[in-house]
Order: sequence, then structure tokens, then C-alpha cells
Amino acid sequence: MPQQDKLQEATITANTNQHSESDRPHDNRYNPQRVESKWFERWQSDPQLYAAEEANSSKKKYYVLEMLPYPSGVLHMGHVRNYAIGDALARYMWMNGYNVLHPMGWDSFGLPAENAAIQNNTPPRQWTLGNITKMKAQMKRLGFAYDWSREITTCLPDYYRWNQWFFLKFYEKGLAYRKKSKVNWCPQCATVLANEQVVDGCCWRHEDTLVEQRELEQWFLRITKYADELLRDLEKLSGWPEKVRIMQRNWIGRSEGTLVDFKLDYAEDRSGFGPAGGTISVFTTRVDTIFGATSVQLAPQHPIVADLAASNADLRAKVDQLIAEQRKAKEAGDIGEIEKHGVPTGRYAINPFNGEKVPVWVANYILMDYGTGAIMSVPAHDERDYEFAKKYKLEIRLVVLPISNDPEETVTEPPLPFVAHEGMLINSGPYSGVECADAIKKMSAHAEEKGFGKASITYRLKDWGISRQRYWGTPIPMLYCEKDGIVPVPEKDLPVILPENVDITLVGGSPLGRVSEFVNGTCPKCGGPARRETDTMDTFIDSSWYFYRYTDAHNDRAPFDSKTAQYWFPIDQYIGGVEHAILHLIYSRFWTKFMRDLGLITNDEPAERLFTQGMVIKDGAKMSKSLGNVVSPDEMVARYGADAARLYSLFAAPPDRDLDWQDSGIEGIQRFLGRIYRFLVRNAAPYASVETLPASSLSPAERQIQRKLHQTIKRVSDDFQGRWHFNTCISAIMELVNALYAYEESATSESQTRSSASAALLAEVQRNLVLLLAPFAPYLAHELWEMLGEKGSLLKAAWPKYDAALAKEEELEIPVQINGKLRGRITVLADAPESVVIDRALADEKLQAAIAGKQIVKKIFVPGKLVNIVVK
RNA sequence: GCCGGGAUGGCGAAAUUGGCAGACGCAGCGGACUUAAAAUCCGCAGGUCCGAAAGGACUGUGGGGGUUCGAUUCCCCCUCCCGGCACCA
Repeated sequence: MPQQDKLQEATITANTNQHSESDRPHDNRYNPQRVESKWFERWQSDPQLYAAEEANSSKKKYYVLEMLPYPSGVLHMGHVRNYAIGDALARYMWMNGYNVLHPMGWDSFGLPAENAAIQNNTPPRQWTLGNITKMKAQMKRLGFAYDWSREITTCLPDYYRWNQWFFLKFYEKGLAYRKKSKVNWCPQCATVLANEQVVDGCCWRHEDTLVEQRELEQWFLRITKYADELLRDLEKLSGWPEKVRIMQRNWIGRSEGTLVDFKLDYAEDRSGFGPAGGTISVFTTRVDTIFGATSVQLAPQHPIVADLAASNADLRAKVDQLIAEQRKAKEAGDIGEIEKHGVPTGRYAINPFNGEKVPVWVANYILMDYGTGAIMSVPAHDERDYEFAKKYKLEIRLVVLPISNDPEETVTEPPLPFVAHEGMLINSGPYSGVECADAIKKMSAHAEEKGFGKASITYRLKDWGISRQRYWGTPIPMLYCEKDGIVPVPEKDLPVILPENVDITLVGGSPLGRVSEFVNGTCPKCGGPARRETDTMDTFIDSSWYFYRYTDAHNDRAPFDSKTAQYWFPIDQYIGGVEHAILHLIYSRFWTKFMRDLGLITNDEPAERLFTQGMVIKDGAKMSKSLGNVVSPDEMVARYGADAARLYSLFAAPPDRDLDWQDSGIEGIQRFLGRIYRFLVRNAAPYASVETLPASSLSPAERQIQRKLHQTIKRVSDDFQGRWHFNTCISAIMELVNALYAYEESATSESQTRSSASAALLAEVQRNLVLLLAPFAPYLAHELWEMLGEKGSLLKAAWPKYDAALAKEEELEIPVQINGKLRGRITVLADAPESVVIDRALADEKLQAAIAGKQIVKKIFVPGKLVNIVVK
């Protein structure tokens, strides 16, 4: 990747310790800066350290991926947490003998680079690449084990050319198309604004300039073609959080219903149809209630409304008012709370089921971008229609009655609106007496037979508009020729390079449109002049397939090699913020399905398992500059070390929950690391035997340490396999260290010389302690590994195994309850049978006193847990 | 409004299958070391009450009810907080 070489290699100013005496190898004070800078240097000198093996490796593969960051210039604590989780997992998998792929890259196109360019007069490319250099250095300093040889940078041509290649494939397959669509337009800037740049309906840069809605031709990707599969395959994603699957399901929003055509009635005025024609197609999930339809409601932007208003200035003004109300509500984010308004058009439409004429209205609560932008209004059986009909005194006609469980009972009129689906039709011509569900089927079939409608499925999901009138993005590889129309750039001419030195500070239209050498192209068909597409692609394109590129990052003939991707995919574990639950993760799934249909891959889904970590908050709020509660990772690393920063972000809360950052908490973690360090400085000894010491050769105190060790290995291993509560893993390791301190104190007070067994045990415990620590605090673990005299790589040292027999307690203190209340404790052998334990409990003096004079009703024994004596 | 998630000491949290609530850590208090402090090491610690103490009683996981020998955990109702979606026809 030649472009990568232009990036300055990370230069690091790891704080080297000023006190030179601390260069003594076994200074008994833990100095994170000394330890970390030493290992940092070593790790930098080995670029192959974290490299994944080739796809033909005989080892089992494991692909662990954290969402790639936008290179804003600084890492924040949310990143640290995300990457600490992934890094711990990657290291754990390495130690378990897997061929691990753990890559990192940069989602480096996007608006902030343009804003920075305008503010600081720095070209977007320079600004972005500079930020990448800074953040890469931060990541390296934090000790994350990435295979940097696979690094991808989406804003560089060797990556984005494949965006263009994919776009051509979408176009080829008819899945990329152009259509007119509304955009936010600031007349002052003469450019398009993203939704988040519209503040209170005005431009973010021109506070008193109202943003207009303009219709522009835009490129769309036909994600709706996959809507059904995207929905269906959610079932397969058992390794994804239920929350994310539900969010995606709602986002796709599949809705079964019926399309019904209402013809405009022109009996009185045959002056005719406008361009939109004379048919209003409505979508309804309740076609069974159509005999109760007493009006048709159109969205204010409906084309038929435009026709009707064309010759009616009064109507036009009222409709414009409705549009304004709707837009205002949408911007305020409460379209659901909008006060319903409507205006009658004065025209009528004909209900094809009964030939009835119903008035046609325009209403501000009808959305043009859902369904057909038109509904039939059934006030008796819909909340919204009811509210509207009450307000405008429209007819309310009951056509469904509840079904009584008791056939004898006379059915009374239900309170309105009656929206339940369980009911029976009345006043519905031939369908009276039919139950709702049945009626929907019959009436849909009837509509289709008669040619005025059909059963239909509507999705909330819309096609993906990918055009951005922006500079810093992937150029869309299309040409417009006077003669040949829209012509794709031939594959061999890719990439269409984003020009440099474009003045984006000027307002007025798309920046690329002002670069004549870019705009003026040649039609590949006729050789004549052609205008290049000047829009760029949405940056979500970049992140929709980047994880495939990691498997074969330097391929210059294809986005990646299919066989290689097949080896690595699906991603075994994907980790990122829940804020990407919908857009990024739905686009990624869509892209995967499209690539599968192209024959590039064989997997249906990109990621087997998904983990969404919680946010990092401070003082009860998300960290933000405006609140002044931002904690800087650099500062934490400088003060406490990378290990402490990482360990704390894992310790303070389970990874899936929000983490409340407390500066005092990280100090405690640093103390803990110091405790381990000092213990090993005092006790480090080479581990000679591979065999675990037999329990019989140990004293009770030693046996207790051995037991604690095996319990700790079990707890940490189980969590990696299961629920990922690293906070409890770390507390388990703390408990082990505390036990070692207690043991050390008791041992030194008892005798000055240690038995050979206890020396061997201590060596075994320390070695395993370092192994357990390795995924969480790699710097210190490596230092201690060396201190123990170990020669091999800690990264690939075998993860410790526990012995269930050694982990088992021999004696247990069991609580004894009387009527469920704790009344005493007895100590019994772990495997003591029920009779023995109950007898012991009953024999206990204190318990006898509590039972005295009462009758024992029941004795409950839960092995290893408790005894409960129920008395009267 | 709908869909998720959550509420446990002064604070972050733990309790993995209905079985000793508060592990581990922070802050706090006491002690050791020190001329002193920092650092370190050891100990105490949910609340209320009784007791000189050892110890004991009661109470306690947002609120109310239920199931159970036993509920932080299961069921019903309610309150508040966080996130997502929202006139979706």
C-alpha cells in the first residue's frame, strides 16, 4: 500500500523516567512509564508482532474486529474502552492457539475534514492524514495489538477505487439508480446541507437564512430489494444483541396490507387530469374496514394535490401551510405530536368496493414518504382518523363489531374508535358477517380480481440515497454525455481520482463542479465531451465492506481475494458502539448480501457475533467538550500508564453497560498493578516444573492458595467464553493477589525458610497470574513474564487450564436458616450427604435454642448451598 | 405513545440456575512503618437498636402486592432515569 508509506510512522514521546536510578531492573516501586516505554520500544521494532498468519494456516481462525474510528485527531475514552475489549479478546484467542486477525483502519472521508479545512485553511487530505498519524501513535502507545500491515484508509484511492468498482456493479445489476429527491439547500451557501447542519430550520452557518427543500437528482442504492432477506436473516443472528435485532426489525418496518385505487370523480368537472392522473392509490392494513371509509386523505406533497392546487391559489396557500407545519414538526422531532390540520380539496373519489363518493382532503399528518402518501380514512376504527373526523365533523361509520365470547349476549356498540382486529363486519355489503382477518384476505383477492388493488407489503426502509454534494468523499464514477446520456466510467479507468487543491472555502454549489479539469471528461461510448458526476458518495459506503478489505488489504486487481475472504469470514466477533445498531450495521448486511449475489463471497451475514459496549460517561452525562467533562486518554496514560487506563475501563462496569468514569477509580487500579509488581519483585522465581503440584504435598495454607489459583483461572476463562464480564474477571484476579499477600505474611511470620513445595507452588501461581493478566494489562504482564525468567513470547504462551478437583472447596461453611431466616452456620465437608449436614445443623446449640419448643415441619437441604428448617 | 435497558451502601459495582445481599474497588475510619509526610502494609466498615466487649435483635436491593420453606432474581401493578423509534396508515 504505497500511500500508506507516505504516512509518517508514529513517533512517540513515551514519558521516559527522569530518575535514572529507576533503570534498575527490579526497582521495587512500580513505575508504569519505565515499564511501558521499555516494552513499547521493543514492540515497535517488530512490525510482524501481531500479524495474522496466511489464510492457509492450519490453525483455527478467529477474526476479532472493532469498529474503525473516524480520524478526528484525538482518541477518546469510548475508543479506549472499545479497543480494550477487543484487544483482551484477541490476546486471549492468541493464547488459545488461534490464528487471530485483529486489524485497524480509518473511516477517513467525511464532513469534519471539510469544516476543518474551512476553519484552519488546511486541505482535507493533509488534515486527515495528520490526524491518522496522531491517533495511530495513541493506539500504539496504548498497546493495542493490531496487524498494522493490513491498515486501511478509506480516503485513499487504493481503497475508494473499490467503492467505485462496487458502485459500477450495483449499476450493472440495476441496483443503483437516479431519482429526484428532496435535499436541504442553503441559498446563502448555494449548497446542500446534511440534516444535522439544519438548526431550527436555518443554516448552521447563516442563522437567519431559512433552509429550502430542493429537488435534486440523486443516486440511490436499492436496499429495499433485500428488505425481506434483511428482516428474515435477523433470526439467524443469534450472536447479536436482541436489542439491535429489534431496532433493525423496526427500522425495516415490514407491514402487510392492501393497495386500493380510488378514482377521482370528475362527474361535475371533466376539466381533467393533471400530470399525476386520476387515480389515488392508498395503502391500508385494514382493508376490511373500507366500507367505513368516509374520506381520502392525501399527504400535502402528493402529486395529485399539486395538480388540484395548480389552478386553485387558495388551496395552494393552504397546502403550503400544511407542508410548513409538517416540516416544522419533523425538525422539532415530534411529528407524532403535530396538531392535525387538513383542508378539503372540494373533489371526491370513488370507493371501488361500494361505488360511494367520499371527499378528498389534504392533511398534515399524512407522510409522503411512507406507503403511497395517501390513506383512506376510517374514523370508527382508527385513532388518528377518529381525531381528525371529530375535528372536521366528518362522518363516522361503524363497520366492525367486537365478537362476544358469549353468543347469547347481545353485542352492544363498542366505544369509538374501535381498533381491535378481532371483530365481525357489519354494514359492509357482501362482507357483512365475515370476521376481520378473513375479510382482509377475501377483499384483497376481490380487489386484485377486479383490477383496482392487491395485497401488498410496505416497508419503512427506503432506498439508500448516497449522493452528497460534498468534496471529501468518493467520486461517483459516472459521466453525462449529451449524446449517450448517463454512462458509467469503464472499470479500467478506475479510480476516478478525487482532485487535490480544490478550494472548498468558496460557497456556491458542489466543490468538484468548480474544478473544470475534473468535470470535463470524455464519453467512453462516443468519445465526445461528457460531464463528470460531481457528487460524492455517502461515507457509510466506506464502512459497509471495509472488513473484507482487511483480509487482503493490498490487492490491486480486486477488492479482495474471494478464497482469502472465505477463510476469514464471517467475522467471529464484532465490537462497537450501539449507536451504529441501525445504519452502519444494516448497510453492512446489505452489502454482504449483494457481494454474495455477485459471487464474491459465500457468507450471508458479515458477523457471527456482535457486541455493543456501553458509553463512557462522567458525572452522569456523556463526555463532551461543552460539558467540560472530557477525560483525555493521553493524560491518563501519562499519569497512570496505558495498562491502568485499559484495565480501569474494563473494571469499572460490565462492558455492555455505561461506564461512569471516576478519576479516583483509576488510581486504585494503578495500586493493584503495583501490588502485583511488588509481589513478583519479592518472590519471582523461575517456574521449573510443568506439572501441577499434587495437593497432598501442600500445607493447608498452600493448598488454599492453589485452590484460589484454580478458581481464578476458571472464573476468568469462563467469562471469556460466556458473558464477558471482565469487571468480575479483574476482581477475581485482585482476590488472588490479596490471597497471595495474606499467604506471604503468614508464611514469613511462621518460618524464614520455605519448603521446596511452597517455592514451587509460588512459582506456579505467579506464572499463571501473569498469564491471566496478559489480555488486560499487556505491558506489565510482559515485564513480569521476563522477570520470571520466561523466554518464549507471552502473546503466544498457552492460556492456563484449571483443574476442577483442585478448584473445589474441601470444607464449606453452610448457612442454616429457620423459616428462611439466617440463624447460624455450620462447617461441613463439601460432599457431606444430606443426612449428615441436617444432623449437624440440628445438633448445633444455637440452632437448637431457636427450634426449642417448636415442631419441625420440613427440612430443606440444597447441596453446597444451605439448610432451611421449617418449624411451626 | 410504542420498543429496549436500568434503579442494590457515601460512590463504581458483585451475587452466572430461586438459596448467606453488598465480592472487588473507590472514598472514609483505625493501626503499623516514618522525626514527619507521601508511598506501603494490616485491620474496620449497609442502616437502626441492645451490649463495656464478645456478640445479639430488627431492618434493608426504587414503591406496592403475589407465588415460594426461601425472592436483588419469577409474576402483576406503579414511580423515576437512560437509549431508540414515533400520526408508519
